[in-house]
Amino acid sequence: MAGSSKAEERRQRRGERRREAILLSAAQAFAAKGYHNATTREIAAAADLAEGTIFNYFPTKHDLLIAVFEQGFDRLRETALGRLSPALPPRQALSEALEAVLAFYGENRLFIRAALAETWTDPDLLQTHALPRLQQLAGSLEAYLQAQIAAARLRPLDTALAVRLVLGMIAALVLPIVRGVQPAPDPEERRRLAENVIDLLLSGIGAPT
Amino acid sequence: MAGSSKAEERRQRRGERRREAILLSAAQAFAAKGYHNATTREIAAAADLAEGTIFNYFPTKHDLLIAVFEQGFDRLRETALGRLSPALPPRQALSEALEAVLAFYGENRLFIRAALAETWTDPDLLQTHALPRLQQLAGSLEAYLQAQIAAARLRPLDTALAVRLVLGMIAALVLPIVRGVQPAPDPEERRRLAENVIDLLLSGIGAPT
Amino acid sequence: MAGSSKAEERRQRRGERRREAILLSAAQAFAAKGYHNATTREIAAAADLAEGTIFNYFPTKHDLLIAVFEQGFDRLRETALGRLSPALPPRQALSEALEAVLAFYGENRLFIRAALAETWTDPDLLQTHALPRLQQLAGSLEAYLQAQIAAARLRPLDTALAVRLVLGMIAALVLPIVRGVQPAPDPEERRRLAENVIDLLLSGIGAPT
Amino acid sequence: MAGSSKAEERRQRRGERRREAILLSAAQAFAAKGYHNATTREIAAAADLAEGTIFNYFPTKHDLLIAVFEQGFDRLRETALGRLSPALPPRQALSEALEAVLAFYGENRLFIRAALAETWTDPDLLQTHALPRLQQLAGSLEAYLQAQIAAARLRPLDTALAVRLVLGMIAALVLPIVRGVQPAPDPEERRRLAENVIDLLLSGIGAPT
DNA sequence: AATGAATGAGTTTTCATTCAT
DNA sequence: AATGAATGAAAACTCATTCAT
Repeated sequence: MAGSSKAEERRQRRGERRREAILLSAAQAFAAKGYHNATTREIAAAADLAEGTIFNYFPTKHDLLIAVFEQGFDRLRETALGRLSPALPPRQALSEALEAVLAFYGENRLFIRAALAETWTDPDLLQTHALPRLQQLAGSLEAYLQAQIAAARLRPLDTALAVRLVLGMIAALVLPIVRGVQPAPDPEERRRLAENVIDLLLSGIGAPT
Repeated sequence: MAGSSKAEERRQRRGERRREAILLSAAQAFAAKGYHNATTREIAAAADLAEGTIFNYFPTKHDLLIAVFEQGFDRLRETALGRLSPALPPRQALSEALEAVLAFYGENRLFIRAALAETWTDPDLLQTHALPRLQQLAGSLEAYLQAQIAAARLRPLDTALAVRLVLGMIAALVLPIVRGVQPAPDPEERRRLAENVIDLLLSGIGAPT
Repeated sequence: MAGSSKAEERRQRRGERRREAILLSAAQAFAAKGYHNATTREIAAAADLAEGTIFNYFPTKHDLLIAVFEQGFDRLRETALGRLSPALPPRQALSEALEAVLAFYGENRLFIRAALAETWTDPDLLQTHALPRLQQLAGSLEAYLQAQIAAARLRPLDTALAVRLVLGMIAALVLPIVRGVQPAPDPEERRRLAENVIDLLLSGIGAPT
Repeated sequence: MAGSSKAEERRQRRGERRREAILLSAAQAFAAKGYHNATTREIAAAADLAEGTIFNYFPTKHDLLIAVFEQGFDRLRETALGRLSPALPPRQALSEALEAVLAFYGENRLFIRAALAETWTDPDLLQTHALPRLQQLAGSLEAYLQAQIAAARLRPLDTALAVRLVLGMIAALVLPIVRGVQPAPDPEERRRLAENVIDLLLSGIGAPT
């Protein structure tokens, strides 16, 4: 064991690197042309590998999709929830978290777009991979809202519904960027956007009575 | 020519009916398995027609997709905008419109889902068919908001941003239903849901100062 | 019988006219795009008829081809052989016949081209329709040559071979025109061409000893 | 890279052999049934390969046709022009060249026939592949004639026209063989045929004055 | 006799996956 | 472990022909 450990390690690291390279090529290809129109040949070529090699790392093209999806979503979650510190006033915490999410999407457009597209049509991806992760995210956000309500920093409300609406608002901001319909905002604009959105969310659009 | 009008008419009506049948079968197939996984053979079989017959009505499979999309979206627009009467107080008007939209989605799940799915990957569908329609919808909604602000029934705000957020909120309510993750709400529930959402939208989630 | 004869005749004449119209459209379509790429739909449209009507006149598309072929070839034979009067000196008779053939091909390019193209691939067309007609033509030409040899107006030679070479020479003149590679010559040019060719044929290209 | 040269080479050779096998199967199929009636499935089966494999070597069926054509024509040109040595007296040189061409056609019937057939209907094949090659051939032949005229071994004449007639005569000899209407002549017959034809060409069919 | 919608067999081409080297 | 040629199932689309009207 110890004898071959160094070569073993090196080989393993190389394997990791290849896996990452394949994943990246796949995400780019999926994002650029959709899962169905992206061919394994292209992905292999982009990763500078032979076509067959891919299947040493991922048993099927669909597994490749799932791996792309998981990587993308997990990165998102870390980004978003990491910023939602309960100590800060909600306006500030939410605003910062939203800003981070906007930045994240700008950078990971490709992953996200590829993952979302397939979630629409692939029931397995939806049920097994997307929904559980989405519910976990929603759960964390709801817990945050409840804590803030308990601390009287938000008014009492249907937190489950509020979480959904917040997620919808985020989607409305982010999808045009992901889809390439709008350019990603620069940092300055991002901050302004986040603050305005959180203001509307906290105060509503109605006239003060 | 005018002489054969009765037989002509009958034939034309039969053509219309067939077209509708094909459109419905296609929407079902697209919704169930996605555009790419739905085969023209299945669609034809579901419409109880020979494979080639479809192509007498729609020159390509893609044209079928576009037709499904247009039908779905155009129905939606009529439903949504028809209810947004500027005379009513915003709370009531918005609430009713939202309710109508919710009802609509419950009924037209298939078309909507099929249409949305492909919009993710098909650039032509997005640019040529989806975006113009979406912008028109957004424009109508923004005009409504501006009118209400002018009438001091809503507070002054960035209407473009507000429209986007509202659309996002609607999406968040509606997508789980369209995607089959949540059951369509019954009328009672629909009304409650719409009122709560509009309340959050108008008053915000923040604590009253 | 006599009672319906007038209407009968009229109907028959209309039938003839239709048949001709279909034949013409077919020849044009075959010539323009080849037999396989020409569709019955196009042919029908060009003849201003419904698709099905064609099949009341010609049982299959292939029969249409054969009819086009026969018409074209038979016209050619009349043209060519009509001019080959044995009384004239060969130089003049051959020259006039060749001139007539050139004129004929210029005018009937479409028919000819369509017919020739299919003869290459369709064994039935070749065996049943093309070869017999070609042999008949060759036979007439050979008889002419033999008569002229007997009259000592041509030198004794292998008439079968000579016929073949003459036909080949004609083909070499005519095919580029038929195929659209060269423009059809005007009458003046036609006469000059015919005379030159016949001169070469009669005197050979070799230097006089 | 250079290290794997042996396996690499072997693979490459196998690739070459397969390409040839496919080309041969295709020529046979095209010759037997015409381009349109020959299916890629048949061609693959005849080459003992799976249907898809063909497309690893030729991107489309049409490319296969072009390859068949080029191979056929290029072989022909080498054969024909190689024999036309200007030093020999024309009677002998032309006779030998014609004999070689006749032999060639007997052996390469399939390729030639397949190539010619499509030239009738495929404008691209005609313009891009057939005409340039044909003109090159005609050019070489015309240069030969002019040289012989300058040397007073042929009488002064319209060389362009003569070339066309010669090519037509060759075609008349060769096509029946290619098309399978006549059997290929044996060597003895071939020589006799060539000599007779060249005799007629040089001396003409007219009676000596 | 004319119509034209319906038919469905048949075609080329793609591409995930396998496997001998 | 990497390669890439071979595989063959499947898919969209065409079009001669039929037949109810």
